Amino acid sequence: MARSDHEAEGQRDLGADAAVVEAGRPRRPTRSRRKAGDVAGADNNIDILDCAAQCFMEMGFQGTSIDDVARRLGATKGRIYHYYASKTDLFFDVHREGMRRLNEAVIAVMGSGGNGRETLRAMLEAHALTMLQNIAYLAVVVQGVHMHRLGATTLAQRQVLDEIMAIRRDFEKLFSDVFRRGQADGSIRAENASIAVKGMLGAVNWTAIWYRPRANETLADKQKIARELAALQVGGVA
Amino acid sequence: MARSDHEAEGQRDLGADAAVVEAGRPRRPTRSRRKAGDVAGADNNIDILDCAAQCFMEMGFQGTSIDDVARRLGATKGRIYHYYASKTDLFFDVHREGMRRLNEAVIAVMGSGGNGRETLRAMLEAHALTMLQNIAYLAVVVQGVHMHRLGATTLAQRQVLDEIMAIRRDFEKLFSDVFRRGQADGSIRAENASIAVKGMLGAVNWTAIWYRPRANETLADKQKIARELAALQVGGVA
DNA sequence: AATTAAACATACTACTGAGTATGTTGCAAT
DNA sequence: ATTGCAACATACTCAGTAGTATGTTTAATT
Repeated sequence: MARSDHEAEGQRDLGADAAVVEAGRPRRPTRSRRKAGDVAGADNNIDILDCAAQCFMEMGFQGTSIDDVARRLGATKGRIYHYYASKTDLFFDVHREGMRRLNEAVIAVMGSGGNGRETLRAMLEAHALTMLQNIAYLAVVVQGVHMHRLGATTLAQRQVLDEIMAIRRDFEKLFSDVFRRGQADGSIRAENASIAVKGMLGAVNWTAIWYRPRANETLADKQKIARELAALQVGGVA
Repeated sequence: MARSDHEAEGQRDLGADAAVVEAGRPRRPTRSRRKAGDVAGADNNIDILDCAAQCFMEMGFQGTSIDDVARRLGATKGRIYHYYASKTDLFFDVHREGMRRLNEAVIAVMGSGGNGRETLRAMLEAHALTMLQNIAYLAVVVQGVHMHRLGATTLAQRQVLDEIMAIRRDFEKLFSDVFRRGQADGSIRAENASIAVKGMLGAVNWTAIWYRPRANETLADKQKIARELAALQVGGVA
């Protein structure tokens, strides 16, 4: 799937996702052209995604017009519709990119040993930190969760939607699996895994609502918030 | 504005699917005509609020058209615009009603004695239960939180928005005050009250995203979920 | 040097949806 | 019995917006 540009010098994303439905992709996946002064490796699409994420976060899906995104880009509709077949496809791609970053961050800390409880804590911390560092993308993800209907009229869009929901289910399963591992090794006493996981993820996801980066906020500040949130969810307040 | 706030009794239905639709011809329901001596503004248009809440929950603010709400009502725009000056005002009133029910439920359990931690737990449980019982209204509240811009163009709308945000601030303060009381009486060890409260409220508020009442769900079922959520937020999983 | 296609911009269409203007009906007080 | 008005319904306007059709520029290829 994805923008099949093969020129991904950028260490970022691309291609990693399972190839699924093709919806609203660039028509001809040849190499992107660069103007004379362009910095090599810059993915043009990431600019569109960034601006779209920002707009969607601030004004919601329906509240954002393609012209809004284009204005923020310093461009016009033509540019956006050159890469995305529809507004819905653009939204989906932001959502998918957000989920990709979340998955990446959480999976990265899952193999660090430790019992179920400690692994769960590390996963929550990674989740939280990723939220704080990608607040626009993840705010879009949060929005999209209960927008299962949006305007998914076409078949292709519905397939993309199914794909996204599957990713979300798998993501939640990462946590509930580790939770049960903690129950098995005795490090977790709580019983109802489903409710507990939904609660913990809610506490972390809620940062999409209240958190806005302050000026001069350092990485250490974000890490502190993430660590506290994760610790409280595992250990409680008492 | 031009709205009064005392719509009396709180225990309406639980946001279950509005069976108001009743496909038929322009029906003439019991037209409650105002009798002499009635206070102007004591409107019983709770049906409008219910349908609006349901629509806003399912399709979002921008995604919901006034005609959508009217259709669900089994009426036309005329009826809605007879009571509300604009779509934004309607949204605000749903939001305000949701916050009113939340406040009522939480304050009701605050005087039951007990140390800070136990009071906090009871407040969280009451909060959660109210969410589950009024999921449509509270889903709108959750939506509205980060929609500070919406389309608040008029001065009156901005004032209502300020009022709502003040209510939200006061609501959060209820929790952080009790949290600090718990720190003082030794029943709460966690340090950062701000982060902790935001996390706990997030866990509870997140029910607006995932929770949808199943068929035949009893009050006891909801109470069980609420109790578990509250207990986990206070005591953790370990 | 000419050709080609990607990467946009510009100009337009068609439609949706918020809000309004105006009609209609029934109850209640006169 | 007539009148006044609340409580709607009906029929419009018009601004905003998703999507399209087409023009323009630039860089790589031949």
